[in-house]
Amino acid sequence: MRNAEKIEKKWQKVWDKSGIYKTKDRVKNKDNFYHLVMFPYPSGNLHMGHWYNYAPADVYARFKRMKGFNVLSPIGFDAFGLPAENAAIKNKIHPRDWTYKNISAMRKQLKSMGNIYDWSREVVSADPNYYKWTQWMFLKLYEAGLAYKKKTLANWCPKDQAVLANEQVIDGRCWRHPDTLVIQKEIDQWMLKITDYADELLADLDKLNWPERTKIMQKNWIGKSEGAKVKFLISNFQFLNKSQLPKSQNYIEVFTTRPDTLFGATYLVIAPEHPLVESLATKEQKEDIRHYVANAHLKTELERTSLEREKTGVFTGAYAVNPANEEKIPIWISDYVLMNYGTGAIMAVPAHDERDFEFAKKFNLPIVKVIDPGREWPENKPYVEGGLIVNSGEFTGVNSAEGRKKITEWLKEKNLGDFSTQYKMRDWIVSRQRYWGAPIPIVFCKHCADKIRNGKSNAGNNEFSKGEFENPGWIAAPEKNLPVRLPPLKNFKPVAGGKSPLARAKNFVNAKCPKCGKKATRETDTMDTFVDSSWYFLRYADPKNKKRFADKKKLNAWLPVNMYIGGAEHAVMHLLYSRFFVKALKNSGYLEFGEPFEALRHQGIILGTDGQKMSKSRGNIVDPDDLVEKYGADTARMYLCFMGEYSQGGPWSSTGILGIKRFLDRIYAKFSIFNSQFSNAENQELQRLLHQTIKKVGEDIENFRFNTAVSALMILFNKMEKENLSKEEARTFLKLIAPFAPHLAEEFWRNLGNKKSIHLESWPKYDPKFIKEGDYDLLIQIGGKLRDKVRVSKRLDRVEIENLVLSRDAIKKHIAGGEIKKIIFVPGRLINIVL
RNA sequence: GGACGAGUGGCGGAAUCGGUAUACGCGCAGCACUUAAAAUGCUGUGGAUUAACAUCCUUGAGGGUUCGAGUCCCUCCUCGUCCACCA
Repeated sequence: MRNAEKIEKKWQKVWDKSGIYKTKDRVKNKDNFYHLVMFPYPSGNLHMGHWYNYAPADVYARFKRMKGFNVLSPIGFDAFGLPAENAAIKNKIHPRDWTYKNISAMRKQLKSMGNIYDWSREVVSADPNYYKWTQWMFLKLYEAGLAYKKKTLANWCPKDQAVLANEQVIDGRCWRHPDTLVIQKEIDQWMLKITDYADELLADLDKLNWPERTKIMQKNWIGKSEGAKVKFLISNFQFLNKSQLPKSQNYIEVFTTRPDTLFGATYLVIAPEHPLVESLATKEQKEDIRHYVANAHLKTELERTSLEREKTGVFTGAYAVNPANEEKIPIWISDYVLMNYGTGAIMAVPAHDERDFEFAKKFNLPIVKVIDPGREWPENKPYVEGGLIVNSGEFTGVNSAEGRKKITEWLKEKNLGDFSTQYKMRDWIVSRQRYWGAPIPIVFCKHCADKIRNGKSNAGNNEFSKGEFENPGWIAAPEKNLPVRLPPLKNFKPVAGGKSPLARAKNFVNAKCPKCGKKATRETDTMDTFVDSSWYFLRYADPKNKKRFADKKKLNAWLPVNMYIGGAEHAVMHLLYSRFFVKALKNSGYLEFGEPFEALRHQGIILGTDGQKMSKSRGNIVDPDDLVEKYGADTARMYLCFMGEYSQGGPWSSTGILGIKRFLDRIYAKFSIFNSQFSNAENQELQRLLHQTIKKVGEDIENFRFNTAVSALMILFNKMEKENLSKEEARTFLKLIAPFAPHLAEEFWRNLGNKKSIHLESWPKYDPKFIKEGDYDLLIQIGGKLRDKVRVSKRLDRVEIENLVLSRDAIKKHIAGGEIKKIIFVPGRLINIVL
């Protein structure tokens, strides 16, 4: 079918011209359906993964449209990002030119798929009309006190003098300099307080129609732990360097999820970055500690988190008092305790925690058992589960769960502790020391900084926003100055000292403070591209709006997204950030809904024919452009649907796609000849199959079972092919196949004399009488084994069936000699005689 | 190490609430068409025993629940994905 391409081109042009896929904003229509696929990064080529995401998704969108919904199915480009900058450095082409060249190539490829996209709503995140609103969003978060600047540890390449993204760190080394170890360096970065929303992000997961796995991944990422904070008084306080201790800070606070094991805490451990490290060091230990802490900083991320690594640590010389039993216990420093979780300090209970156990063994620290497992103690291992509390004074005999509560309450009474909840999730670093991103629209003004620091402006007087007040000197650009445009630049290499290439643009950096008019310097960091993609789904509702990121009415008409389809690799970051954005914007009064994506589905991964991930080095890449040229888009679309479970993916088969090609060729052949020869007679058997298929295909698409939907269409056509069809039967079949093979369906639909597109038709309705009535094969089992079957009407009742079955010779033969104990009858399916 | 998911013909994969295991497609074999091949069409295609009718076996391994288990429960093996010193 070499003319598949011709037919496809022809109809794509007609659809484009007649604008049948332009979506009207029906502000009050309840039948609006917002169907969204994750917008692609314009890398230059549409690959199989894109097709697998977009083609079956389009089947779903087309189906929804035929079911009567006003479907919005937009597309755009996630156009900022590192690859453009790397291409710029390598090929001496401006990132903008590289990006837009790729976009126009990919737009063409996307159009060859024959999707339902409304191109008039296309959004490109690198466009100033778009990133103006990305900047605006950032400022709204800043205003609300959800953005702040803070020193954080980042991957640092000493050779490049530059910050590296996690994916640029390979085996603990810089990707450009494999001989250079990456270290952790403190860098001033803009952060978003996603942790403020931890509880809400966790709780609202229950409301979402998302894959369970994805919800679990988000849950684990948020990582809520309930436990207690406990204060341990420092015992040899008088010997320590008190001048460096904060006032009244004569204790170390730890977080534990196991307060029930408090009596078994035989030492404390603080992180090397803990603020009390200096103060706790006794004279004798000072040198060792300095050495250890310096070393910990030099360690690569890889080394510090490697599991195989033996525990290391150093004694501070200081002691603390276990509040439970007044025992004096040593305070240690070790990098197995993380500064950015909990309080940066732990109470170590080696008898009941694996890490503490390992540490205690290595440094010969005491191990005290306070939980009775109620069975044999594991050999040379800690016992980490719950049990009966022992050796614990008044709490002896209480079980773990109860003990946690009781001991915490007891601590609370003595003012030595309280219940506490901790999260693994950290705030989101959105600063990037890079060129090709949306500039962070903020300036630093020393004058304003002094004013705030000297208390000359108060929090309540409206002169400064909450964010500005909390980050003295960092003044937001006024809305009317947005977008803060990327300056033209020729050199895109990072600036030494870890600054963005933007620092080279003097005209850009030098600015006037919008508050006081004095000299100020502009922030040169750009935003993480995840910021761009955290709100793009809002823009599609009203992509050309100049006054607002989107009109309120239009937002309410379309959002939240009714069905979102894309890769599982975004299960945490993109999907979590988007949820955070929507919640924060809702809180500030800009949105009226609290979740961006009501329903979510993931496509699987298409592997090469060898079952391996497709990659250039393996040479197993299948190029969708070749498929379109060789077989046509309809065949490619349908094969992707047919391959297997949508969420599973699987290996590509170059012979498998031939099956679909043959199938479509047969349809082509059948429909090409019978224009003039319709049957008038109704074929009951065909009618029954046709109606069952309408039901089956509809339900399958609704449940993302595209593979079985295609199989049902094949079964139907295998029968139709041999029959003389009526015109109505032909029409119905074309409608059923229209979402899968939109071009082919359109071609023959018009050949049947229809003036309007098949894609404006509605999904056929099935007649329930064809489902309920008729005959079926009743299975006859004896003792659960299939022995016979008989074709019976669905109208027969149990007694009639039993009589019929028991009178059959084959059954009599099997029953002979036995006694019937029980007869199980499953209507519409089987009868089982138990002897 | 942890969390989650999956193991079904030669291959991709079907199988509703526990109710015909192997739908649909690929591949393979035979036949037809053809000088021939390709394409296309028709027929067959899990295994064992049998001339045949039939009978038995079979969903990673082993056990259990049930009239009946690919599906539910327990133990184990293998693979995949994500997370990873989070106290």
